[in-house]
Amino acid sequence: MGLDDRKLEVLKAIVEDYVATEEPVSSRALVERHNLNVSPATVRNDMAVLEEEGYIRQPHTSAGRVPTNRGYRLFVDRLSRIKPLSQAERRAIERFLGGAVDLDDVVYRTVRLLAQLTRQVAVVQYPSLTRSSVRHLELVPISTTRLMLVVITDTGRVEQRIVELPGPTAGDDILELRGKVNSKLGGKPLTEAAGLVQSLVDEVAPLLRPAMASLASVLLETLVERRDERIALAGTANLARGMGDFKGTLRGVLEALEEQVVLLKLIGHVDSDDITGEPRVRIGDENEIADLHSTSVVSTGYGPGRTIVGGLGVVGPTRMDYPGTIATVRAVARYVGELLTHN
Amino acid sequence: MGLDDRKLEVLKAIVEDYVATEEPVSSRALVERHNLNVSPATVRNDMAVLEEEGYIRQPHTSAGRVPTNRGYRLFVDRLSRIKPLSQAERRAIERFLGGAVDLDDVVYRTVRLLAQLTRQVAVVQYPSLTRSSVRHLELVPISTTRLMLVVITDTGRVEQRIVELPGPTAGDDILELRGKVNSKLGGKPLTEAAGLVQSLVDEVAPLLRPAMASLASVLLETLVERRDERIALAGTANLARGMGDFKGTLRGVLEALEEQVVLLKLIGHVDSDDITGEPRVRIGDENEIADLHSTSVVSTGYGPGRTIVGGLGVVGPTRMDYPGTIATVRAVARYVGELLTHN
DNA sequence: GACTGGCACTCATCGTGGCTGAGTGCCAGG
DNA sequence: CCTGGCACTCAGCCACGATGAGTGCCAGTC
Repeated sequence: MGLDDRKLEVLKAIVEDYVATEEPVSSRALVERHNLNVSPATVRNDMAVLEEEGYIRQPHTSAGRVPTNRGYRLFVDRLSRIKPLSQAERRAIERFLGGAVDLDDVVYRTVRLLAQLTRQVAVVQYPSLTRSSVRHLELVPISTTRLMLVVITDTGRVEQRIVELPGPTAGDDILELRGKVNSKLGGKPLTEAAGLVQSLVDEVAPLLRPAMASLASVLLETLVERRDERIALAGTANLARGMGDFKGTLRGVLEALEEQVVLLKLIGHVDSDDITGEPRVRIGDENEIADLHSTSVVSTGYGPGRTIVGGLGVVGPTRMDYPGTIATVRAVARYVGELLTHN
Repeated sequence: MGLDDRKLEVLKAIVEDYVATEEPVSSRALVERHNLNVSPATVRNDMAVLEEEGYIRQPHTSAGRVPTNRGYRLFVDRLSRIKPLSQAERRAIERFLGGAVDLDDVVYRTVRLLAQLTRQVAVVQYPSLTRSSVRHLELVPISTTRLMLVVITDTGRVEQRIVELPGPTAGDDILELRGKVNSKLGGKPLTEAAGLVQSLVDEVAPLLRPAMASLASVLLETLVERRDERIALAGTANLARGMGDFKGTLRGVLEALEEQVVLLKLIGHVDSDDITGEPRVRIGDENEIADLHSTSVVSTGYGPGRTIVGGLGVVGPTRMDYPGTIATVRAVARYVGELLTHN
């Protein structure tokens, strides 16, 4: 039960070595690479205790030790410090993300960058509509009975929908509708705006009500619908590298990563329990998705200022460089947040 | 040299059986499954000739035969007919794609559908900006010195950019700019519109020229830039299934599939040599991308009417069901084209 | 009491050798 | 030109033993 300092030191060394070499680590290798100032035999005794407590295990007799999920957990919680990125790395992030021209580009660059820096699979959720507010609504006539509704949010996101009008409607009338919806909904958070849509119909001239009703129903759908919570993915090629061991699992992991819903559950930061602002780490089966039980997930929320409009993170083998990955995820999320603020 | 009918028949049978069983096919298995009315020995003689000509090969002595790329090529060109989809399949396509609410959704659904129907990796290029024309331009003030430019094309695509104005500009002036650009560029193909941007500056009141100049430069960039040729991908999990043989290659294939540029080269239908309207099939190393030499690509262009605004297709092992895949790709492309026409 | 050297033990890995069966190539005969 | 028969090749499988990495335990030392 009592894990003295040296035993913790041993666990830490095991995790670090295993992550680096991808091979079970032996007592001798440990004392050689880390200066523990004790003999292999002593380390073996410590290992026996650690194994008893469930922090490490042997793949088979006469093999070295490998950390268990529980071991990684202890390592992440108490044995490692997040190592801040070097100045050079920070600059690289800024340079790469700074060149983005629009929101899609920001997301695309972010996900590529994350995948490259962590050498794992990166996942980025597009800024959620529901967290942001309406900047502007635009109505574009397509024909006399159809128009295109464009919703622009303050995170720079744009949604468009076709509206079928009940009858021919003049340009002036459309201008009137346009003014009305903008004055009523402009600047409002989407959730609030959705509530106001209902009242729009009663506030226009009777003749315009049928048209406004059609518009309102499409508008409501656009504001409320969560389907548009899109996800960007990159770095799946890294799976083929890292997961050399569980060949069988690869298929399942790829499948899980293709399901938007699954990914949203994974990195969509809807939770309020991460008030710390630090990335959240889920190791192996701490994760809810069965297909990803052989992986770990490091994720965090991002957004302008203190608000959170989306999530991002990486998925990799449980055997990953946690301190490095956490640092990278955190840094990237912060920088994306800044980008969204200034835009 | 002379490949009589039966030899072709044998090749056809070999391809079909190999695709179905994923195992080298033997002379005996052939005569059992197809009623060739000859003995295995005869088939063996034919096989020897086919091998000499390079259409099939033996993985090793005392194994059955496997088609070579050249064999697949002959099969695709002369031995197979594209089998039309069943009515039920057609309806399934319509039902699934018909539910799309906007352009992003069309692309997303298409790529998922293709992956599912062919059980391979599906690739869909977003409708290219450069092939379509301007439906409407919208200017949305953000502050007195910034506005958001929104370009809406007739394929339903929307691009937005931030424009920094040289100085504070009144709302009326912005309306004027808006009217000007729309009357000048509305309805024009993007390529043509780009040419007209230059002249815009001279056609507004002198006071507005600096503002129009800023707007024009961003507009030009938006119209010309090809960066926005985006790609959607789905079904990578199918790779893990199909490529059981070349485990090593998987990594490379995944990497290639992550490079937008590579994918564009692959399925971007800029070529004019496919006037036939039929899907194009590239088998193994007929393909330019080295990482994909162990795969085949079936691709085609799509668009409203006869015009082509993008490409779509699938990537799979050379050992694939060509007739079925070609039929599916063709049918999906046609239906997407129809969707774009009516929208 | 904590650490260490030594030793016996376990077991994955690797190479060898023999066996089996699938599938072919070839030849002689119809 | 086709067919039955036969010899030949070779991947796949299994059993076997040798090797060596790594451990667990114990008796001895500081």
